[in-house]
Amino acid sequence: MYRSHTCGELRIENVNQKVTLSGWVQKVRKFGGMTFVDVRDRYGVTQLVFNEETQKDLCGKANGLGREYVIQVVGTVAERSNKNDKIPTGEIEILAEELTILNASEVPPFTIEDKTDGGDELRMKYRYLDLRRNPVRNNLIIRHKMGFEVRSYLNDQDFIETETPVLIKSTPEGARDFVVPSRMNPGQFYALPQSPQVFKQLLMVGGFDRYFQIVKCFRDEDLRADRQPEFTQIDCEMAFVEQDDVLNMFEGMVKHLFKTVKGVELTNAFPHMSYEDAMKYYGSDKPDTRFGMKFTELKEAFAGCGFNVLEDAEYVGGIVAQDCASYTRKQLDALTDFVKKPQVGAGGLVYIKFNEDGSVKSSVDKFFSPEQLLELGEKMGAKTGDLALILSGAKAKTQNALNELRLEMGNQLGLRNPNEFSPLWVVDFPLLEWDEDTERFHAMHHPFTSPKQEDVTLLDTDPGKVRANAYDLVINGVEIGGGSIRIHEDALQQKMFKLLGFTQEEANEQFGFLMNAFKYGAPPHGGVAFGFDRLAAMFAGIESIRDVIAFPKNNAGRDVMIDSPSPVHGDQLKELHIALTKIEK
RNA sequence: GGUUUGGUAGUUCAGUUGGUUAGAAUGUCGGCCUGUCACGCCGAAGGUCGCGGGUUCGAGUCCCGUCCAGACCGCCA
Repeated sequence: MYRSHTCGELRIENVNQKVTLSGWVQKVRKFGGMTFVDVRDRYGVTQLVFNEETQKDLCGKANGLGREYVIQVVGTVAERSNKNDKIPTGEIEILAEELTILNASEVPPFTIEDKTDGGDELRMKYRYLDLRRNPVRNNLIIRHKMGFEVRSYLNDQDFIETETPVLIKSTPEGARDFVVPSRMNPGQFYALPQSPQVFKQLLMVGGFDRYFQIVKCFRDEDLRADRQPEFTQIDCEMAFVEQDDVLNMFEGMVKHLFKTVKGVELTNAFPHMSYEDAMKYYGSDKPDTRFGMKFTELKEAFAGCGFNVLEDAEYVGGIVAQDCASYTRKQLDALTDFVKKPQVGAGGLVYIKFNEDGSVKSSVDKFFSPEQLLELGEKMGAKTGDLALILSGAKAKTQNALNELRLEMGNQLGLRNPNEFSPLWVVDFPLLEWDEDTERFHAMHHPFTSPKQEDVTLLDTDPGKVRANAYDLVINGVEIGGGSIRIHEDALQQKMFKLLGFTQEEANEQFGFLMNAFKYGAPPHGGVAFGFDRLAAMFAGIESIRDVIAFPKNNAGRDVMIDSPSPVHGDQLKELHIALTKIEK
């Protein structure tokens, strides 16, 4: 028996019990004739005591312990004379009687503490040591609980968890595929799924009615703090449903998760906001609605003003930062630099201060009278003491820049509290998006998304105006999930493929199996997929999804611990009939 | 593909206008210490300043290239 108790469970009630503990040495404190050893496992830390006077050899052995040694100790629980109220086991200690070194350890490259001294690179290389740290382990425990509660909720709602294949077929739409060569089929390749999309639809055709899966998906695109090449979705699909059925079901799931995992009761119904309004008022299809600061469109207000930057722009919009009229020149310059960064992309920033004394000061005083500025402030909803910030330029670019500015002001003013959660459904996405490069439409969500019934006639006349039965769940400005009601009729699906520029042959080659299936009685169906990693990161209160993944990859898609990807042996390539071309540097 | 920040002791970082022997903290090792729990005190070891080239009497510091890492833009149906 390696242990009778864990290192986190002994309390004052256990005094005088003989116990056996196993764990890692957190810290050895030599104190003259006595030595204290903190032994740690997943459950906590317990202090061991060795006394040189009464147990010379044992104490000497304890003095030889180093950080991260794996030890087993037999001893008696005793009440401490000096208690430590900072840890749950702080009232007791173990009077050691036997000490076994189960495994020695080299000195670790960083210390295993809550606030580690290791940088990211080191932490990733020695991830197994990083996993011993409380914050990382707690994040993964949150993730575990979430997965458990997802299964519990969906099981209660009669969903069936079904696995779908990982070796599938490459398709041209969407993200770049990860590709796997087939040894038995020379010259042919599998692709790893970007999502189980078509399989879950086929499960609906197969009569499964309610399906879910917590499943790995793969996309070979450039990475970010919130994007990994392999990531996990909570993937769901339901038959005989309309959009509201799906939204209600999964709003329930999200509320269940918040309640059971975070202890947060989200009592109100999640608001629905159209894509159009999201863009108009927030300049983003994933607005952070924890705070206001909505856009005001000002194009007309500046007509004929004489300042061509505002007058000639396709779009002029502004936000009001409350109580910021006291911003200094330096602060305003910093904001100007912020919006002019290439990543934000605005040309400049117009500000108007509505001072406490009733006066007005702006960067465009040359073009406007104070009365005009006050009128403008009224239009924007600015009060005395507020600061208006205005951007102008091409519509999409300027809305995006104003969105970035709004979020930055939200940060500066402390309006983005990580312990506050503001969920909403963004609905009525456009079905199609015009791609300037290829000069054709592509599906905004995916090619199986159904158009709104009332917009179907527009498919022939003005496809760009067609709205889809598509929706995203957004919480605190993060896209947590998205889905749609699917097309379930062969003819409409064919029409979609045609609009997307597929020939009949291409459509058949790529998706013939789906359209065949639709010929045999496909039920109306729809679903949703949630980014499990992002949701877990949000629950853990962190920005990067890497720390809710046990073994993540870096921003170049490398696993620096196992050093992959890596070259393969020539024999392997030969077997796969693969010849490498020279890599150009 | 692009923008940007960084790379100095095991680790986290400082290093001034280009100028003596590159520092601090922490960790490690040794010594002292019987109630510590961020123990304390004394001492020691520890450096290819990412790599290559250039400018200069002289480069951690300036310039060019390159590699690595982070954030972002493009990209991600």
